[in-house]
Amino acid sequence: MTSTINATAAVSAFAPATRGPGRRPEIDRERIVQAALKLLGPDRSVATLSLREIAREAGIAPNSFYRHFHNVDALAVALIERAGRSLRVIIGAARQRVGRERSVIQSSVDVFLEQLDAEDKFLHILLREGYVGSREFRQAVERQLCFFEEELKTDLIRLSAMAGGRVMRPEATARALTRLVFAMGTRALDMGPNERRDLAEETVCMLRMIMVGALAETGAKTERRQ
Amino acid sequence: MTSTINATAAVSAFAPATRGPGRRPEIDRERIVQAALKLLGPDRSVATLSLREIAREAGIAPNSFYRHFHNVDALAVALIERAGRSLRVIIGAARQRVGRERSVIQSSVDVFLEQLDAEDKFLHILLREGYVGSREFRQAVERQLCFFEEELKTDLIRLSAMAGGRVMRPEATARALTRLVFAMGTRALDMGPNERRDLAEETVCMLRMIMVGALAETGAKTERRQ
DNA sequence: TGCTCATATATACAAGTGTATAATAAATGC
DNA sequence: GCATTTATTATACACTTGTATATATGAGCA
Repeated sequence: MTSTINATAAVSAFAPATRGPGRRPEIDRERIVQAALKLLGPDRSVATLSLREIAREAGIAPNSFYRHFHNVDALAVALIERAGRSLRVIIGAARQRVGRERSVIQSSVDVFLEQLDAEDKFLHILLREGYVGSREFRQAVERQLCFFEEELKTDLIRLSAMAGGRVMRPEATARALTRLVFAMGTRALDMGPNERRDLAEETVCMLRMIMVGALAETGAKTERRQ
Repeated sequence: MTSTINATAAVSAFAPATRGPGRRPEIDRERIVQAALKLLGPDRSVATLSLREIAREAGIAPNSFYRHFHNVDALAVALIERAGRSLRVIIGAARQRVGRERSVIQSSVDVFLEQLDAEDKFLHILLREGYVGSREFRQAVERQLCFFEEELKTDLIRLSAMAGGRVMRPEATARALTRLVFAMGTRALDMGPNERRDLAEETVCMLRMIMVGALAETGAKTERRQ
């Protein structure tokens, strides 16, 4: 069980280089990514996928995998980043369609829950894979969530200013909102439509609590570090 | 790869029965549980443990495992339940030592973070294994979190009544507090002491926001809370 | 035509897995 | 003593895994 890999292959794999001599690639990352996505399901997390299994699904030889990813973890990170990116696009679009703060909460939660049933399993990846696998793996998910928080933070500041209020601790508020939605979304994965409706309502209620707390003036005491 | 198992073995395994004839057991579930716990770590989740690996660590023959658990998933569920139980005891004890609502939040978070470094890895199990593995597996974790929420709910009602206030939606509030603490605790696993301190402060801030929101009469204005 | 690349596959191997089957070990009751 | 019953181990099998090594394929260029 050596852990090193054929050096020449690894090097050439990720520098697409200018089209010089040599056989033209017939396999691209996309093909492998799609195969991996196809294998994911309610009971299969990225961390449980094996290289051979992915290669089989992609219809390529096991070793061909190495020419496109260093290992399965690298593929997982790519999946996570891709999932985060496309999800931010979706949520961002939803946020732009509304103007007032309350609707933002409601519609964001709606969009989020819609994505649970989308045939691309991007949201599943961020939710379920959350905190297993290698350190690198987990940090990739964390990074994506931080992106969400960052965008939400600026939105919070902008919206509350428009409403004449002021969010006490924008980054903490954004984080609370984000983490709670993800936590509740993860629960929703195992639920039927009816339960999900209740969960959505409850989630909106939770988020409103946070917003009320964040906008409250009485935070003077809690604002201070101790 | 057959999935059935020697019937006689499986049956006799979980009916301790009255002491009749036959060799006396030298292996007990505890030994296996301990072995599994020893194998867990920041990069090893219960779901990644193999039967043989656990047996090796426990110093027993692979097949002996079957006499005590149907499979690794069953062991995982046992671990989860045990983790939840002992954690509830710890948190419950911490809650009883304090009287007023503010301190409850602070001290609960403190106890929680303390447990991150405890040598028994019970909290790790509930945090990291959260939502991977089989359905049965996930439901076991969910069940434990619900226990937490239930206990917290009654505490919330009692405490807010004592303070003359009233929690708007106790179960949603309890759930928001619980899930947020678990989400933040999961992040803490990958952090050093300094970062954890900041995270603890931020978490307390978040929880206070929720409490303020939960105690507010309407969604609009806030009620003073000490 | 060959040479030299980049790319993809074939083959092979050591290691690990779950578990069926059979054997061994220790206790009981006769 | 012996048969019976339970607990544990030993052996074996078919299968999967990651990956090292070697080979084949196809493109550009001399």
